[in-house]
Amino acid sequence: MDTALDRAVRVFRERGYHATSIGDLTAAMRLATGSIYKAFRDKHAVFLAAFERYTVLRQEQTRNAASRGANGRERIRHVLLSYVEHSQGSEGRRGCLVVGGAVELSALDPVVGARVNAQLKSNESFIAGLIREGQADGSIPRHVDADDTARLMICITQGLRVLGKARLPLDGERLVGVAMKLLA
Amino acid sequence: MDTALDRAVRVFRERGYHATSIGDLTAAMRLATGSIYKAFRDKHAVFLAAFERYTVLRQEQTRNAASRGANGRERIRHVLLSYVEHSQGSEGRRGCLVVGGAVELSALDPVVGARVNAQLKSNESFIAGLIREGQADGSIPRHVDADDTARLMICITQGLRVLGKARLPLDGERLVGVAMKLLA
DNA sequence: CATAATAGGGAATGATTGTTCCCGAATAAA
DNA sequence: TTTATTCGGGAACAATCATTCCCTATTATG
Repeated sequence: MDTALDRAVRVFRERGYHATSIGDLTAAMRLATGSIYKAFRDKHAVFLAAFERYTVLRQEQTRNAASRGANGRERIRHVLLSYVEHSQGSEGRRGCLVVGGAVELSALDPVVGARVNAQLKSNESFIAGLIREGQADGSIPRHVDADDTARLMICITQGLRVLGKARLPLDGERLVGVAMKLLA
Repeated sequence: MDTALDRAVRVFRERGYHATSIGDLTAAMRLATGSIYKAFRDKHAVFLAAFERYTVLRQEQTRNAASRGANGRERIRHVLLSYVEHSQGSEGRRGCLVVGGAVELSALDPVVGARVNAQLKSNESFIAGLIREGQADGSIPRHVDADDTARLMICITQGLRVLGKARLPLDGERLVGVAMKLLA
């Protein structure tokens, strides 16, 4: 089932919610129409499950990236680099369910809206935590406002996914190099 | 006709492309089905026209915002502030056709993809130009890389629109205050 | 004044959508 | 072995979609 859900994630990332038909889902998930409706109430429920699975996976990847840094500052650097990596090339063109959900559904779908909002806030507080860690270990100056800077960094990460979808080439080292000024 | 197109812009911004039916367009544009198809080849053409009108209008607003600054640095500050303003509240929830087009269509629709890409590049080079103006008038240090910084600022602006759609409250003064560090 | 041309409105159409229903095979229970 | 039960598959369904067609005013033309 998780493997079928992974395939659903892929289709929703590529095509978005509305452009993905049940036919697309049956083809991608290798399940017949009836089987999908036996496992999920409707298309919306499939998306919600795919969304949840996607965010779990992404959170794991982001935390892994953070763990590669020796101090708070370096952890943030690796998180940002990881975001650029995932926003680039074919992976980037595949898109992100969080920004997809935000842009396509958030306004008219309160359920998805709430999940998107929660996910963004979770990411934001994770970064704010890393900033505070950096201030504790001395790698980030005390005068940096953790909350405001974290929110701006979330802007950057979500913006990266938009640029990635639009096929703008992204140079990780250079972009992150500039972004790290926010921790000065 | 421009007034009808303005109304189409509004619907596409709120609902996105796929979730907007011809019925939605007839209601919003105050035109019957036949009249729409007499003015445009198909729904895709309506979107393209709305997209073009939207970008023209937005570019104007952005340039107006820039003109309120006395030097390069201040012009960028006003541009960013204007972006936060437009990404906030009900206007922000209405969304942006550029990020909408990028996220919903860019991958599978080469025509929209090209226009989105062009628009992003245009915005980017506008900001890069402002940075160079700032370096010429002394308000921005020479060591700032105009292209890399401009690209990161485009990330921020597009990210702001995503957060705005997701109803994250945005404090203009604080966010832009942090972002201005990129020009240090 | 009569007539051609145009523009807008809306019903009809065919394709596609999401969803339901029912069938057949495989497994578990008796 | 026979009988329930579960599970996946796909045809059938109603609704909705984008699009076309035709009709009716209104304006321009002769």
